[in-house]
Amino acid sequence: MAGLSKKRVTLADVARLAGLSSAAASMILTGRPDTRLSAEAHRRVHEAAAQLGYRPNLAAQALRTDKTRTIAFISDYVATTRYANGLIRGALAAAQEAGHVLLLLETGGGPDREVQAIEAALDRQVDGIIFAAMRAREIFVPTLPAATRVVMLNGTSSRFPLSVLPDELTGGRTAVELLVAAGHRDGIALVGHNKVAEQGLFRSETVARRIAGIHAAMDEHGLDFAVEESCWEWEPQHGFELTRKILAQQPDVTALLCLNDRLAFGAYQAVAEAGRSVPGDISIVAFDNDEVAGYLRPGLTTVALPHEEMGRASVRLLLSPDTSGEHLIPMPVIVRASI
Amino acid sequence: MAGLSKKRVTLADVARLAGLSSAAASMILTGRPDTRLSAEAHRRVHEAAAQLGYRPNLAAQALRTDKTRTIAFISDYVATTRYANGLIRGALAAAQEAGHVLLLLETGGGPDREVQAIEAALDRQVDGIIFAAMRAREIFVPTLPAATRVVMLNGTSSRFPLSVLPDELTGGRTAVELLVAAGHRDGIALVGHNKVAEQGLFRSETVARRIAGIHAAMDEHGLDFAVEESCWEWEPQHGFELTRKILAQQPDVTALLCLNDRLAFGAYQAVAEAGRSVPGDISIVAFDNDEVAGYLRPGLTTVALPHEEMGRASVRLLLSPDTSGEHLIPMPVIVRASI
DNA sequence: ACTGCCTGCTAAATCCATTTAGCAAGTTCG
DNA sequence: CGAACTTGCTAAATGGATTTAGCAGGCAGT
Repeated sequence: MAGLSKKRVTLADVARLAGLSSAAASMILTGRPDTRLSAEAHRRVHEAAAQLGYRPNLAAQALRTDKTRTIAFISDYVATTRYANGLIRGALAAAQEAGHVLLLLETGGGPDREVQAIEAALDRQVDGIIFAAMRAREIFVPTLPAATRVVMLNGTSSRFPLSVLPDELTGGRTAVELLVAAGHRDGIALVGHNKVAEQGLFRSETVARRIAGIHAAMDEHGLDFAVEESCWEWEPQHGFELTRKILAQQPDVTALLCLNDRLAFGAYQAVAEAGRSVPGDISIVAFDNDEVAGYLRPGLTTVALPHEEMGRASVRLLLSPDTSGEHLIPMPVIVRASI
Repeated sequence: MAGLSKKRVTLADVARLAGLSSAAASMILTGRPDTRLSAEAHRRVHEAAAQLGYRPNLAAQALRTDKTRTIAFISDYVATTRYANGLIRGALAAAQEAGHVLLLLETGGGPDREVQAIEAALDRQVDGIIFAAMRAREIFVPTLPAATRVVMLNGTSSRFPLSVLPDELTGGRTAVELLVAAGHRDGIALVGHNKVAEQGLFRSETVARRIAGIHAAMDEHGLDFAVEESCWEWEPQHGFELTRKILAQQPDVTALLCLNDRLAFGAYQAVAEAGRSVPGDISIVAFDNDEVAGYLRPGLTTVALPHEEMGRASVRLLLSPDTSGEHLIPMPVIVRASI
């Protein structure tokens, strides 16, 4: 319709059509407040821009202003953990709402690739960087321009005080409360962690808080676990083995508190194998709200990791003026049928 | 160590330190072939660049050359389907290998957001666009600059002949071959699709091919399904119901060919409920290699969707000089223990 | 009539890398 | 010796938007 020529429409074109200088056009289109340009000029420029379908050249804009409306999302693993998924989706949605865009980078956890990713991001003059850690740890960051905004997502860093984390402490409590509310008191087994075996040894900051929350709630109710079984990996297979052992050795166990859904998945299999039923004989609660949690029969009641909310929060935080603070996102309970 | 000043190092700085013009520095650093600059000049420029830690300003570069080493990955849904995960990971890896970076955009399937996403990508002068469709369909694309490279990932479009798809036809065959090789002939049930009920109605191009492959292989062996049960959604719950029905009505069924892993997941539960065992009484094969496939006991043998490979291929294709063609990625068999 | 102050706008500098046109010195050839 | 190249390099234009400095005209005040 409008400009049939193949060339890009530039600000100069708009200005020409409006009969003004490009300086005027720029000021008007960027909506500067203190300008002294006439209402008539505003009208003409906007009209010309619309007519030509003008879209500013972001490269030129970035060159001049150092702003790109682009946020780098640097994670150590994307698909390895299903966790990243929700984080990304939330971040994507929030970015879109704010008229920004997400540059996705993956480091695989290696410090060299971390440096590469950061440099790639900085080269593109991103407005900020979100570091999404699948396991909380210190990340090595080469000297960043002091102005670069950084948010730690699902992890913390002494260098960057702005972070978004799940509220695991409360989440841990919640799981216990669920069981207690259902009448469980002495027959609760903890699957995945053992206070003694793992003393002082935490796989990650967030899991540490989850466990702390669990113990705090147990203490408050004056309860102790009937058993605590630990393992290093939290996959279905381990949940299966641990639960089999628990059921064999402690026949009076009536509830399993599994530290994640995949352990619970294995637990279901072991409970079925032992000829017992969920939740008739054994109640199960877990954490994360993994995809599998909904597939199990009966559905697994679980304390969810609010990935999507966390992703959203990280972008919003990045774009906010805040400069420090640990933002805890509540972990919602997904009630199904396993208690 | 080097430049302690807070300002960015520019090409001019490098040139100055090397005692040459920035034109010379540019030619040398971009590795132009036909230049007549001396070996000594090359040495000095490289040395200066290294010493200052020079990194070209990509915004300036983009402005001049219209290349950003950035690829837009536009998908309709990211996290809704677990499929996107592998696609993204593969694309990310391939992009990284090629020194490119991925701009992630999501449209949620709406044409308006599709336009928005494309414009956001074009504004950033991406070198190309990958459209990842979770279900194959025509996408609406506003006029793109003719030069923009586009690859369709997991979908096709009449407008863009360059596409990457799983080789579902062969994949479908493979699943049948697996069962036949294990001695199954007459007791095979197809779970998820019914030739008659869904005649001409295909949920997506790729699934259509999967089914075509299955029927082709059955025909070749002169076999027919004992039953075909269909349903519109392929979730565990449906697999459970369909399988329960099949086992009740056709006691001589010895093998289930499930159109995806989640159906198979439900099938396992129904088989267990019926007091039969996998693979002792019933063999099961499925498709996709979903995460759950490995969690099941016994492990589910499945014909995998090569998501990661597809993601890689899409980026490589985008950066290749090819201009058209449907690239089929083989679907590998993941042999576990369900046959 | 002259200084001073708005008002409404523009020229030109700037951000930084790339690329074209072309200069100066040296070499080759007739 | 002069014309014709070659070699090794540089000045300046370019891409497109933003921003600073400042111009011209109108008006008020004295």
